[in-house]
Amino acid sequence: MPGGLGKMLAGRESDQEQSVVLRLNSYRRLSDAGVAAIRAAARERVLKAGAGEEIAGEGDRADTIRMFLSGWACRYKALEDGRRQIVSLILPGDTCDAHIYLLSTMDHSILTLTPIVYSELDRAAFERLISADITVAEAFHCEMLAARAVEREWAVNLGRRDALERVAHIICELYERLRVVGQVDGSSFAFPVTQMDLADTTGLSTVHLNRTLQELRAAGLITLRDRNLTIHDLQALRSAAMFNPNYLHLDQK
Amino acid sequence: MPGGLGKMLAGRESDQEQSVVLRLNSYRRLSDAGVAAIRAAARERVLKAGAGEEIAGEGDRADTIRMFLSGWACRYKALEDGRRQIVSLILPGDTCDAHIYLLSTMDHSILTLTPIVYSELDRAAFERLISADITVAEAFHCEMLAARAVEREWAVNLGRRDALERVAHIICELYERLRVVGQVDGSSFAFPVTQMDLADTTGLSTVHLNRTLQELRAAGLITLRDRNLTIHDLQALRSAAMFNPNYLHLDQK
DNA sequence: CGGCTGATTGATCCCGGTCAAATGAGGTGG
DNA sequence: CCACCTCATTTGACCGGGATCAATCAGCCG
Repeated sequence: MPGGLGKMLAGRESDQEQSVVLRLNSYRRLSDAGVAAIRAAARERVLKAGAGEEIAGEGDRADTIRMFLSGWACRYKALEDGRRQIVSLILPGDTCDAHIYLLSTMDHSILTLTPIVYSELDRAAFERLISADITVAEAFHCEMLAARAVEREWAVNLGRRDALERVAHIICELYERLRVVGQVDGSSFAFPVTQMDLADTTGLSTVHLNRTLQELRAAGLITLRDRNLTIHDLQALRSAAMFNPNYLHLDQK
Repeated sequence: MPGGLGKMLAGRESDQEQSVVLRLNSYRRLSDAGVAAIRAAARERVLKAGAGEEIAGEGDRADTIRMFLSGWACRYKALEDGRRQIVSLILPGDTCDAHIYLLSTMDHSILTLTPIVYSELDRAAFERLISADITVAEAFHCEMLAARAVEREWAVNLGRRDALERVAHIICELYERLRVVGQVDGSSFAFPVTQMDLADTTGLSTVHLNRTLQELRAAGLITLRDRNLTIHDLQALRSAAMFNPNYLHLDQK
């Protein structure tokens, strides 16, 4: 952590911007000025949304950058006949679509999975933010590269892993990503997605997803109850998934 | 095209940098100075590689930006047990991994599928290039955003489309992407990938991929012979794939 | 209490994987 | 020019993971 980060966090436990700072700082050691700039930018235009709200739709004009402060969301694409694929999960601290204003329209939709708090930046605000401090600009670039790497890993998941591996792999990934932003308590974390959502991220039917979860439970690897997930044997879960965390590019520094 | 682009292309038919300029210019109208800067940068360090060469491996230091001038390559990830997923196809004119030097290591490998010519830029050269001209910087950003969108579409392909749709979809995509860089002749284009490669991009077995291709041939949609693919009925192929080209973000301007 | 959403279970089916072999097309050395 | 090898494509037979269809169950809320 940069010299001032600890101090800036002290006494601000409920501080909404914290996850964004933690996340970006995990990619690039942020300067004190950079941290302050991010905090200031994140406080400009804070919005809330309930669960199940589509905050951006395929075809919409793409001109808004969003920093997600709390809650979960996802990107998905729907086919005409109702099939749906979730192509990424958006967690607290994630920033969506830096530089997106260079494209004309959204090619997918963003849907909240829980009630969320996020802050919106328009092009001018975002460009001001990244031009103020080089560590901030680099951190946003890193985040974009890492997000892309995650989406590629999902392609591997969907194309070449069987149901058990897919589900185990996603769980390992979420564990790591949530840990960075302080959302993991021991080996448990809030897991607020429905089985239908999880089926659409793993490319499975809800029925088979349910059976796969039961398999993981029966093997003693996880407990999932009341929207809370506990990993009982991380090593075993990782090896069941053939999980290698390199692609997350955490703790670059 | 910008005022000078036509002129600059004139009389340089065999010009290797042309595809890169065409590609970037399709995202962002490049200034004459920008075109010149790209051409100059692309001539600095030109390399060749044969078919089937791994020009970058998972775990390697990530510090080189590559502009692909001719030939096809792919990114892939291999699992320990030999399963392999191709996560993107790299076509002439594509630039790989702008800003990649911000990450420490490659999380996947790059493999040539045909003999290729490409040019390498180190961090300094790339930063010089994008800081010289705003249209160039924006074009590279656009390309990165579009490449990411393509990777997301592949996740949809792998997760929610059946074999016939997957193969038809990839073919539609390649047709559009190659058209932009002038590699399509009528409704035919060079298609230099083996069925094994195509199986690894569509998440199918070679056997089933072969049968799927035959199905497309039997339906009169395509001919694939001698590494050359012809689309006989683009409308029908598109509707079989439920193909919507929006995600390619071509011709933004 | 009724209605709704999400989780679970059971039975059946089929798409696509696997295994194995045959066919074809270069390429190369004798 | 032919024998032989390798790599890619094709075909056939069989099998199984996961989809589909259909109920049932469990919270939760008004």
